[in-house]
Amino acid sequence: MVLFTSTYENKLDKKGRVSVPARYRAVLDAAHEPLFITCSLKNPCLEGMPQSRLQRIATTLDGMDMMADKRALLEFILSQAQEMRPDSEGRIVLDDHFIAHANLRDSETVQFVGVGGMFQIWKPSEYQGFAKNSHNRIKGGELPPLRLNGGGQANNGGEG
Amino acid sequence: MVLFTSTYENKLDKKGRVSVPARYRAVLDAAHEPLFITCSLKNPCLEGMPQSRLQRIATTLDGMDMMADKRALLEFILSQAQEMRPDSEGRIVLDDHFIAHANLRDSETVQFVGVGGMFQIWKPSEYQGFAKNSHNRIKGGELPPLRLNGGGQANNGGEG
DNA sequence: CTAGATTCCATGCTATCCCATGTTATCCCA
DNA sequence: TGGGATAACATGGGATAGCATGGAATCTAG
Repeated sequence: MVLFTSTYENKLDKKGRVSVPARYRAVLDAAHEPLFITCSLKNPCLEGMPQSRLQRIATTLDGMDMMADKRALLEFILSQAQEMRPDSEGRIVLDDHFIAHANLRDSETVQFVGVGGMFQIWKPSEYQGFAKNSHNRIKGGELPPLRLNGGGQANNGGEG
Repeated sequence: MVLFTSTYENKLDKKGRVSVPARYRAVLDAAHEPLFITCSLKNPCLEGMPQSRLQRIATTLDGMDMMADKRALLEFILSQAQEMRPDSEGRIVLDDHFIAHANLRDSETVQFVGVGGMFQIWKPSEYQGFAKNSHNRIKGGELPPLRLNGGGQANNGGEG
């Protein structure tokens, strides 16, 4: 199972190259999973994920009604994804489309953020604002109900 | 398993030749799958897919009621399909029929769009509008429920 | 013999690979 | 526990091979 955590800030050179954090590469290697990058649908950032995650979208698409209008939406997601094969130094190249989506045009560095099954790539300054906002909402008690899936053992009956 | 992603815009020369993106060829080669092109039922574009996908359509057809109206749709797909054998440079030739279906008559380039189990071939200007529409619908919250909980990994076995 | 189609060859561009280097984190031993 | 040795990582730049493309040569059909 794939699990990305922690954050890393790496340089983006003028060729559009950036080193994928070694930990993330190790996670993918251990799972024998190729890396794909896509544009986030929610935020001005990119998302890195193992192939199996995209494969699942493709499988969903495969099972849908061939005439369904919603097919186009899933197809759009897949069309934005690119397989990234890190070079021998562990770097990937972000093309103009990705650079534009994450506002990385004139950013010296990029912020990697591990969020479990995938990781995000942000413009550092924008991520700071995003993270601060999230933190404030948590402190403000603005919490929706949260429940974890699976697992199922050792649970302290806790609060609701 | 076959997974086409990303987009590529390649030139269409006056002989009707166009380079199939190297990545797409690599995907097909890895799966030892011949490439077929057919007309899309839903959109003014072409669809490229591995032979096995057409085989599935044929099998589905075999399992359908002989009198079902839907048969005509699948039969159309099969009747329009042509096996494409890229030349030594990786190019295929689109005949007049395909050119007409995708409105590529006086288009300098064609747009390849990977959508999972197959890829599409569009007139670039038309695809831009189509993609923009999909993007807007997604931003409007029209995404089908995409829950990635479920099963284990969809890993492709090794190869020989 | 001619027209169309297919195969083959040549070329510029660009993405990829490879080597070099500074820096940081890790390990080992005192 | 601290400091130095060592390996891992991130980064920069130059070399190279792959890719997309254009055009010529060869083949086939009528």
